[in-house]
Amino acid sequence: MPGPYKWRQRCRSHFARWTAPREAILELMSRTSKHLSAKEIYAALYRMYPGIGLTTVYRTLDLLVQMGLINKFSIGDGQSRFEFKSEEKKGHHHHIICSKCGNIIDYNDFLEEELELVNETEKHLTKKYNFKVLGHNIEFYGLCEKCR
Amino acid sequence: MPGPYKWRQRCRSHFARWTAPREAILELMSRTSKHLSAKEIYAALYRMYPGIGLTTVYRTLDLLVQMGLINKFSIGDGQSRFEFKSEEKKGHHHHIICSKCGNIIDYNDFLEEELELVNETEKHLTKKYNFKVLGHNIEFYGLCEKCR
DNA sequence: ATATATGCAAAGGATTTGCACGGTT
DNA sequence: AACCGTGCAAATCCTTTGCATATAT
Repeated sequence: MPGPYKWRQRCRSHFARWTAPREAILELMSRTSKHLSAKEIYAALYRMYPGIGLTTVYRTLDLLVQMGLINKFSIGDGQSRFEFKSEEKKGHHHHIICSKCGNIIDYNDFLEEELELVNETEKHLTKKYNFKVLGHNIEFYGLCEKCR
Repeated sequence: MPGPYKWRQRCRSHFARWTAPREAILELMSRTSKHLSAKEIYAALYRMYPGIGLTTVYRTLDLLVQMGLINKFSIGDGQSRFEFKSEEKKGHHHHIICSKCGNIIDYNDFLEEELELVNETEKHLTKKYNFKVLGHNIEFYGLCEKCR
């Protein structure tokens, strides 16, 4: 169990109170590598913790996004998805999304080459449009092994 | 007015009927370079054509997306956005999105370099994950000139 | 004439908000 | 005890669907 206390500590100091729902949500998010929607998180927790409310899931996720502990993103179906940013499992990475089944694969190959391109582009765009670039997002979509 | 009949013809042969709402929606979309939401399109048309319904806007946009005449995408606020794919104004391009005001800039610089990277990555991902890549999406986000 | 397209109203989902209650500190 | 966090219900927002009517062909 490599260093889970880092983010636990960050949470304890960031939140005014440490509660059971927050513990449960963080525990789930930090253990899974899936890209879950709020409803999926709610459903997963409901088994272990029937008292939990969907509202709390949304509110906690919001806080975690603000803290930078999780990413919020969309794959085009009408709901937001969330992924934990653990240092070990995935640092900077991108997604390959199956247009048919919605499955998402994380990849972090080609990061050096990509970084070069991204930096060049960023520099250029900054100069041309006077835009302060803060981040980027690259995704591939198509058909996964099962769906092709 | 360079070649607007190309897509007009495509529409006339693709649609069973050519109607006033469709004319209006296509006219608007083909003339603007903005990235409009369904509601924005509806609002813009409502002035000239008060009888129009939001439902028709949604349905027509759906058809145009299927035909490949417009792109549907999201910038993270809760609504879909649409842009016309005109050959002249923009071919393949990407977006720079202001996180504060939501403004979107199209750019198509660095496409050659990008294409190289994309092709390499695609090849690699196909081999590694047996994923059939059909497309990609690259976006930068940050603060625009006004908001920075 | 006929079948498609429209607009309205209602339904459906995802997400947010108001509020009284419960639990951490 | 104080007050933050919770869960419920209701409200909001975007989008889709059902259906009777209008209209392009």
